[in-house]
Amino acid sequence: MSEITLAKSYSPSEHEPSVLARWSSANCFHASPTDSGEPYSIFIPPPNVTAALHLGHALNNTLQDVLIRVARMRGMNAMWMPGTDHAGIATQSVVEKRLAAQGKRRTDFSREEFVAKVQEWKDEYESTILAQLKEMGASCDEKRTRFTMDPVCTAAVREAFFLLFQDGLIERGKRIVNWDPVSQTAIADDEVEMEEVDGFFYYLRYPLEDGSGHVTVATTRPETMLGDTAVGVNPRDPRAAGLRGKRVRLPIVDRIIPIVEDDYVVMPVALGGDPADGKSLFASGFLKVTPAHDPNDWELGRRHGLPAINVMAPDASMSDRHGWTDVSPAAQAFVGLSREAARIAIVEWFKKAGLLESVKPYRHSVGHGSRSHVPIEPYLSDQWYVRVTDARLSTSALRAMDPAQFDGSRSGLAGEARDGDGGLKFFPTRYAKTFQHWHEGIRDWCISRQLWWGHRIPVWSKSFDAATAPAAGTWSAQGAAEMRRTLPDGQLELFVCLPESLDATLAPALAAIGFVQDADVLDTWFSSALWPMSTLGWPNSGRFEMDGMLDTFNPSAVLSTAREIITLWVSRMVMFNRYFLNGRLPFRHVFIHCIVQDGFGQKMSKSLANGVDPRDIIATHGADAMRFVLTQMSTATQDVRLPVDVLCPFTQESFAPKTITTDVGHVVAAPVQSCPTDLGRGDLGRKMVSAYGYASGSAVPTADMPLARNTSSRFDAGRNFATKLWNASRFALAQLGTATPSSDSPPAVVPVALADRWILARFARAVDGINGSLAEYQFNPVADALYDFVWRDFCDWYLEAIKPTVKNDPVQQAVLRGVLDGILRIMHPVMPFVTEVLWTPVSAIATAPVRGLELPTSPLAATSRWPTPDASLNDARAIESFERVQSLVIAIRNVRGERQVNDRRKIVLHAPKEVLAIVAEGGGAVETLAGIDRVEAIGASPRPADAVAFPFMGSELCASALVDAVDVGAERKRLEQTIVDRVRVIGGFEGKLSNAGYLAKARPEVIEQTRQMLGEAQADLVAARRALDVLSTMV
RNA sequence: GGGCGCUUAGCUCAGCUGGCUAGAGCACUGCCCUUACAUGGCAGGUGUCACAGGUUCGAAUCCUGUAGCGCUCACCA
Repeated sequence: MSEITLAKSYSPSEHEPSVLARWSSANCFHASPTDSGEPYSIFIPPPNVTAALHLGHALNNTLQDVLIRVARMRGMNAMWMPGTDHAGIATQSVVEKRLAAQGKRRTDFSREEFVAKVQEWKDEYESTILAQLKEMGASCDEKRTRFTMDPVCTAAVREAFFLLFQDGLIERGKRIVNWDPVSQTAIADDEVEMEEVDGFFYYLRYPLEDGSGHVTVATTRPETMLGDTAVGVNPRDPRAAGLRGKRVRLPIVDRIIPIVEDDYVVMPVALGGDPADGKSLFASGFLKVTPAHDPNDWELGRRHGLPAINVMAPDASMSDRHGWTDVSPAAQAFVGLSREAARIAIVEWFKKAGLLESVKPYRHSVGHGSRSHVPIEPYLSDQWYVRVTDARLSTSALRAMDPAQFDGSRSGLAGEARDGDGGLKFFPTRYAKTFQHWHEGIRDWCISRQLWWGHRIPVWSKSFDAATAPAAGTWSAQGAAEMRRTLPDGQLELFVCLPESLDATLAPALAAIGFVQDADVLDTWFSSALWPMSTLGWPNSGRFEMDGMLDTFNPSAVLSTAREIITLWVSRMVMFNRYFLNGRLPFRHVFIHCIVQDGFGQKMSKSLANGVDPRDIIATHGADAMRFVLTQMSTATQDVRLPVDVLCPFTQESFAPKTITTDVGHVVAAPVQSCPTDLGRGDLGRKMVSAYGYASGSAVPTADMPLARNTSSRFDAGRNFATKLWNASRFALAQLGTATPSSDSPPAVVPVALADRWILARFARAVDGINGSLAEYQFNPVADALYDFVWRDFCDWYLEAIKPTVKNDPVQQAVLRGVLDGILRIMHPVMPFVTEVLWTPVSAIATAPVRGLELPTSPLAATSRWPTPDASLNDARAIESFERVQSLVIAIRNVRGERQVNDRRKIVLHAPKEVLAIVAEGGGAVETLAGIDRVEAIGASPRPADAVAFPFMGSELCASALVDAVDVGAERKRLEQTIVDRVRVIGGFEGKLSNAGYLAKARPEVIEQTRQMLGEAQADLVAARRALDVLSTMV
């Protein structure tokens, strides 16, 4: 056996690229339907191509990688599908922002030109993202990488849309949508974020037509009054009767509008309104009704047959070109104003006209675009909807839920029992509720987006005079799907939806007779919802050479994602997968991971520049360190705070930055930081620009004042752990360098030494624990179990204990080799790089196998088998015995530590019979670990004058030869402290045991344990008191 | 306003179905550069488990309430 030498410490950057190259050339992450093993698949939540991956992605992908690597090692046919999402609005808006910086707009280009520009952005970030995934060690099936606008995904989108259209689950409707005036598109409910803003309630007087007075309406949005078509009053309002039949002359516009009675209108408290309803405190009892600019007014308008007058353009400026025809000369002055300017101008007008009754400040939440961050305009427009309220979709999603996680009874849910019912489980379970409640209150899903970047809606339309319209079925007979509706002007509007296969033939034919394809694209989530199907070739796997993929890898094992995705994505995948695949689930488990926040509990965001770039952590700490710490941070109940440090560009030291509070109350790094470290090179006090300073533009980096990157010292623990494993392996390899097996296939050894039996038992328990935690998606205990076993058990105890013996003990060498091999395997999913590097030298060592520890060889750690230690290795007696050894060692070290005995000094232990038995049981471990030269039976020889007594498990022990002279005073103090402590503890135990209720009701073994502990504590007390007496005689 | 969480050591967090003297990492103190590792070793101090009630022989753990924080859904009269 040749000597194996490793560098003194592990250098991630030196090894990571070659490890990646080895995995890549072994092609070991590629899975195919014909591979052996039970299928186990995970679909990556495709990251948006808007930006590089952040720490949240790193967390989610690390956890997925842990799962997929373990599955692969268990011999399953493991497939992790990677890819990216085109993220319609988000990507289009970042590109538009970039153009705006050059003074250009989207409309300066043709649709094709603009899409090409977005495509460039996409290409850049897609490759960045895929490279990042690779760098962090994600074992994705790289060859299957998808993008949501790939032809294979597009084919699925086309098919899904066509089928839903054909089945009547897609409809066209004029409704109030959430309109984003910046991106000028409709967005879905869940793309709207509520933000608290300080606004005002304006009380406006509307004169009655007959001149008999006025009514006062209350509004927060006076600018919409131009579109009012009624005033509402509650029929129970005492004033209602007197106003019945009267009409109002709308100021400015001079429109005559009716007063309608509707229960929806909230009455003021003074007139009997419910004070619990916040609105009643501000209500005047009269509601201005603006059907085109308020969803509730729209509904009210429908109930009363009111017209809807849209007074705004798509950019939310006041406009007479989108449905407003009765523009009075007075109103003309407001046309063209922005909604903000119009609000001011209209209030001013009312004031001048004496019609402004009052203004009250009012704090309320207003919907803002999640991308644009401007207030959403409720806007009347024609959009495409998926009728997710249909039982075939929403109820199907509810039926998918595990009955045990369902809140209430599932029995009332419509539909016949189907494959997949009840098969969907959430981890942690409480998130099932989010899923359930979302579907119980679900609303139709607006899927059209007025964007250029995305899947174009495959519908062609044209209006006809009812008399000349083509007969129904004209196009469905040719394989298309059609729909028609009558417009208010009596015209008939025909919609023809084409499957992809008819694009070449029917599309030109439709165009030839004046049909036009819908200009809009689909909501991004429409294609995301199909991700677990589209990436596997649905609906036509043969076309993309993916035979067998869909049936092998769908359903996937688990979807790992963040909370807010439950409604945005999980729901839609469940509904679509079940709808198109006859009830089949897209995944069996949904795992919701925690959110990484900064040290002040704030979300990490670009604007606060409080994020940490995974690439920076990989560069400074290594991918393994990042992965380990992220795994350790993944707790089930709490989001986790990651204090963000600044990496000083001068010293490369990290430090906690000085912070400031922004005017909206965010805590951020001060724009300019100064170097706090003095390395004697004059760096102390040198200035640098923080990430926040750069992002906010409040400080500009220069050569003298460079940009400092964010980092976090939390990742140090991972780096240290990798180094520890590296050095432990290095040591073990040195011990095993001389190992020579007795034959080519030596018989399995059965260890007898306590330390060996103990470490094997601990290993078996560690593996059990890890298996159990993984099954529940509890990652923090996995990391802790690894850390405890490797660092505490293996390094601190086992390696130290076997140092004197291992070189000459082939059985012990076999154990050491076996456990180290096992460690590399169980560590591999979390720390794949360092384990892969160590795998080569460790697997080159030949020793006999250990009975019960089967570890089949493998060229790579990545393809090795997950250990399945035999139950016989879990030796409870070995663990008990070794724990006694540990207690004894700790007691002796404690004495040494207090006296500051040099580690190299060997001492003499004087102990009674029971303790001598423990020492003997340890087989030398006590002597090695506690630095003992000689053990003597207490009383066998006269007690040495320098002996120091200390209690241990009810016995009195002595240590001698500790120091050259005893400090009696210090000794007395120590013993007195021990006595005080023991008395306190004894009091606690006696209290319990003198409690009749405790004796009567507590479990017998608990009582017995208490008695035992009391006995030991009492004996310790006696021993300490006796030692104190002995000490007194010495003075 | 509805729902879901959280509050344990200076910091970041574990503590499952109530029962060892409440733990880990970091930070801190002392000693040690002992031939795997100073990105290290040994030892050590540190907590009215947010607060108030209740259930129980026994509560960090279960129940109720209060306060603070976070997320989420709804609400833009």
